[in-house]
Amino acid sequence: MTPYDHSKIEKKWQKEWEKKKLYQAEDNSKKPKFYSLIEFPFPSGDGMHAGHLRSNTAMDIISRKRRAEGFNVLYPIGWDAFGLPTENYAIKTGQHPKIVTEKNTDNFRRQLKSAGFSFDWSREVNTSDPEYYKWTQWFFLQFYKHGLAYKQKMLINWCPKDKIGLANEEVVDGKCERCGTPVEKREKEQWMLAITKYADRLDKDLDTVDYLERIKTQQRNWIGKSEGAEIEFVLKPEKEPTFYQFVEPGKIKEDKPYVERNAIMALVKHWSEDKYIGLKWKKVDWETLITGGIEGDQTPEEAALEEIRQETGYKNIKLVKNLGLAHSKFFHVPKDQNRNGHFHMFVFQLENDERTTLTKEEQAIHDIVWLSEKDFESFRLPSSHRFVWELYKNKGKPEERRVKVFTTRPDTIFGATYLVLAPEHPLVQYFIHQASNASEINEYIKKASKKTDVDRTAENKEKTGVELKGVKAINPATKEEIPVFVADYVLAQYGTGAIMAVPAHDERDFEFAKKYNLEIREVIMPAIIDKTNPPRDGYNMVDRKVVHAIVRHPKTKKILLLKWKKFPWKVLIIGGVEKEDGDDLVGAAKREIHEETGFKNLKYVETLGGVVRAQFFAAHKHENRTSYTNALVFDLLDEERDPVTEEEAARHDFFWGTLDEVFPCAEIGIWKDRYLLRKQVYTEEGVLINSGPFDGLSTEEARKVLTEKYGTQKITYKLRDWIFSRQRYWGEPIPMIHCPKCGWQPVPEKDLPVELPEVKNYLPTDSGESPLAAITDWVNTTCPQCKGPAKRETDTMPNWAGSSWYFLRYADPHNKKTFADPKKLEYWTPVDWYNGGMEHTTLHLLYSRFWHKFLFDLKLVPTSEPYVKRTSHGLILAQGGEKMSKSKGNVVNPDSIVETFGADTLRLYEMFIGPFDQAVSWSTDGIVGPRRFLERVWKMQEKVVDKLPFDKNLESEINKTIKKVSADIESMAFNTAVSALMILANEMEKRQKLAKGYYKHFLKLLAPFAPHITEEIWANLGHTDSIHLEKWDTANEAKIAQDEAIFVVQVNGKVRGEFKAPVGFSEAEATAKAQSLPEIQKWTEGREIKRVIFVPNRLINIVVL
RNA sequence: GCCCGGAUGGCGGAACUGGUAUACGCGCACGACUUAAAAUCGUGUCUCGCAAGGGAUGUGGGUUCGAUUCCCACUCCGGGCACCA
Repeated sequence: MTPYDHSKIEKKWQKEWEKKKLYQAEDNSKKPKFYSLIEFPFPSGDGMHAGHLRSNTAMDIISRKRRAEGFNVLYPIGWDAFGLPTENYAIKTGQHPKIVTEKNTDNFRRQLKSAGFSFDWSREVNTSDPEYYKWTQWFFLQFYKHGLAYKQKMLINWCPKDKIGLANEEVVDGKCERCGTPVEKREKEQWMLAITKYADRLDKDLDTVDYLERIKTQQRNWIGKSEGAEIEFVLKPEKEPTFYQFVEPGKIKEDKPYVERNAIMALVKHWSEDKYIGLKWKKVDWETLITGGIEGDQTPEEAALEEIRQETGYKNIKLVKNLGLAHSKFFHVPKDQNRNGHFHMFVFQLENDERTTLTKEEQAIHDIVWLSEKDFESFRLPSSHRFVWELYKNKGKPEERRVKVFTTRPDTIFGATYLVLAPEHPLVQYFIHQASNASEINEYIKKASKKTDVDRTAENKEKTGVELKGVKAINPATKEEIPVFVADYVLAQYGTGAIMAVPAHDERDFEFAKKYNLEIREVIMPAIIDKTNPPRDGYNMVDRKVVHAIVRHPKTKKILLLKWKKFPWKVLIIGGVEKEDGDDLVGAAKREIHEETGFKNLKYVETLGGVVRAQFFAAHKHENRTSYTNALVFDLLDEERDPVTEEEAARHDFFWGTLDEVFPCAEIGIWKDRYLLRKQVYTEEGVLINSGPFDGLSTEEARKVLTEKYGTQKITYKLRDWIFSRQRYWGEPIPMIHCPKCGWQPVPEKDLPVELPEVKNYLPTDSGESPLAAITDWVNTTCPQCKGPAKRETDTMPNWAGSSWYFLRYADPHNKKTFADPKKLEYWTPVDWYNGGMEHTTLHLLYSRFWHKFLFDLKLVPTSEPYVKRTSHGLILAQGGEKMSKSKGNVVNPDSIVETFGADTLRLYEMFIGPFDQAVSWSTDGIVGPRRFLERVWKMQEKVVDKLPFDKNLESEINKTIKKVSADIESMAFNTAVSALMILANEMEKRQKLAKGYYKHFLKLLAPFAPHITEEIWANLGHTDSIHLEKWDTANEAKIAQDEAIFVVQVNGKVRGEFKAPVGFSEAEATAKAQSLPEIQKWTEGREIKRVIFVPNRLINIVVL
């Protein structure tokens, strides 16, 4: 027998398989297909480490099993080759990222091949290949054409030291990943993809896919769906506003002041977006724009159009509405003209974005303000000067504004005691001019906008804000006027950017209210969980006949709530009632508690909220108390307690809770004939109180009722649109062209791909632009629309772009006409099983699902979900339990393992090391186990003989193992599958000789885990075909069945003996047998048998008295 | 703070649906082979106890004939999110 030479065997078979194209997927096959996928690697310069192979090995085993089961398997591989590490390396070394990538992929490919994975290498893809990213760009154009890609001003992360924009991934704890400098925010225009439009479907469709539950929860959390209501609040200035208005002639009040004319506004509706541009001219006399039909023989409309064209550079302007006449007396009129009549106000629409270039000079004097149409109905424009002017048609009162708030708790509306606007909320700008503390507010807004992420966390989240003095909001439920605050704990991006604050039932509002001394009004009353009485009428109410005493435990500091059933309240909720002469209140209470509970050492601790109104309680008949009653807390000095009789125990009940749980603010809330203890901030469900006609409703009902009454149902999501721009070189160029006349134009599809040009320097520029911006040859191009000079977009796409659809390309990787042949997509997609790291469960998975749904909507892919099943593997950590990283020098290089132990051992060990879904630490010592196992498997060849007599036990073991290994692979319990194989091997080793047939079964089971050694032995056994083409065995249940079983005998639940008996032994037989055993008799002798519990073929438990 | 997951020998871990806790592997100890060592093979290996027995699955309770498994409370560790109304 030759020794097991893994190197020789593995190299030999890898070559052989490649030659025979053993693992190539067939496009035209009658077999059922199986598409198994792993996340394609990013080819880093460090090569792979052992952790990377876990997922690959697992899916390789599954793929091999599926092939054996008769599936046409697609198990592809490729490279997620764009990305920062490569670019950073290029910056450092000056090498072209393409060269670096090539080198790295070669290395990765070699490593993957040496591990013997059954990838179909003919379908390799590379995201940085123009043939590939042509289609990534093409997809982007589809997003753009369907209105899902747009450009927006965004705050981006900016490292002031490196002077570069940072991607979110590069910001760690608010600091630049490379230099540790705190990151600042900078405003920049970024391409966005409107993933939020798919939020609902991304959430809902999770129900239709087979993902691990925790993956689904993570996705759901990220999407952050919350159902609630939008409620309108009226905002009302306290004083008459001091701003100015355009009004219809004849309706002007003479006492209104004049508008200063040095800020003048034209309103132009944007051609594609539902917005108006207000074009503001500084230092230009009003009459150039707010035009009357004055200048010549043109109509007022024509004159206005002409002037706007001249002043703005916009050419295609269409008049939309005539806003009627504005009375001229509100304006200063230039001296040389004496216009005292009326002036027309117009709204114009831009027909398209065509616009002549503005000179720098022009830009300096112009200012552009965007407003939405809804603002326009009755609207004001912010102004850098201290005045505002307003347009409105002919109705609506200028002093009333409405603000929508979003809340998930409309049931608490009666407790809304103030309103908060985010600093960026448009209405803040609107009201700031009327606020008496305008400068304070301005300062606050400025400060809030400068806050970096570090500041926000460093400030320990202490809430800050300023009141909008001079403005009140009206709570639609209570009709009360409540104060309005501007505070940055309200986020502009979420909901409506405004909230109704209910401090009694929201932690954040509570904190804020405490700080600024605002009213805290309780409107929800919790119900004590009453375990003995199940909730009645839908509420967990406390019956007033049940009385509680509150005692604090000396050690645990828990509050013991002692509940007396069938006792009138006065026994415990103490007023100074049952006083004997000379007793004080506390003394009386102590005595009563002692009597009732048996606790002797009671110390009075505190009064709970002073007084409790007695009239809420049924008074003892002979007394007529309508006054106040004290509630008291007592401390136990120690646990000394009189013994409790059974009778006492029966009528007493204990409720444990921590101080915080039960009454941190030491108050007892009472409502109607019920009472309870309440938390300081009670955020849970309960019953409405202080809510007028809605008192007594459960929170759940109230949400429905109050939403209907005061608002509308609304669903919001935490998910934000996908920032799609990166100011980097090594990514797919965004295929857009900006023309000064025509605006943003997509690159025509026939011009794709927009290839990355050669650059000298990969460093991002000082201005935060991508290095591409410096390549003028490339940047300057012609407008696809007007053929005039135009510039290319220099931003590139994020890494997530190419990886959002790579699995589609695998179906047809060499197609030049389209991203993949629809027929092939129809056959191969969706992916049947996708395994990857937990770190990708939010972004990558969500992005690719979104991308796929969009393609589905365009009928480009056959299904709306890309992956049928998604699982995740746990990380492999370094020896000490730390993450493997180059800097720590603890990386396990698979190359050296393959060299010394072999790929088969490595694969086996990766699977055996621990539960697949959990993080495990690598152990260099442990790897010898699988290696020894393989050596024993190898040596078994020596004892193989063609025929042996039937070995019933071994056949049973084999079939058991087939069953176990098959099931374990499906549930990814690879560690126990390997263990089962070891157990079988141990069993086979016990035999002097081994029948070839049995050995073959074993080898076939082992083959997916250790493909090389099994193939070699298979050949040694005389086979000319590959073991990997063999059919997967199925277990023969009949052969697993044993005729004898071991019965465990317990006495009172303790194991006292066992016996062997035929399968199917009856309960009576087993009882008799058990009782005949001396070791059992020892325990049962002289005792009455109360009961016998019998589990067939397993266990018999004799319960004796 | 919130959400998810976890905790079992010296170590990695196993245990179906509540039914003999510690499978499998590592390590360790002893033995065989060897002049010797390595390798290999064999035996043993939770703990207290001479034994009969008892005690152990992070901690404290509960349900049950019986709990690693179910329920309640807590501690620690890992991951995700983080002012999301």
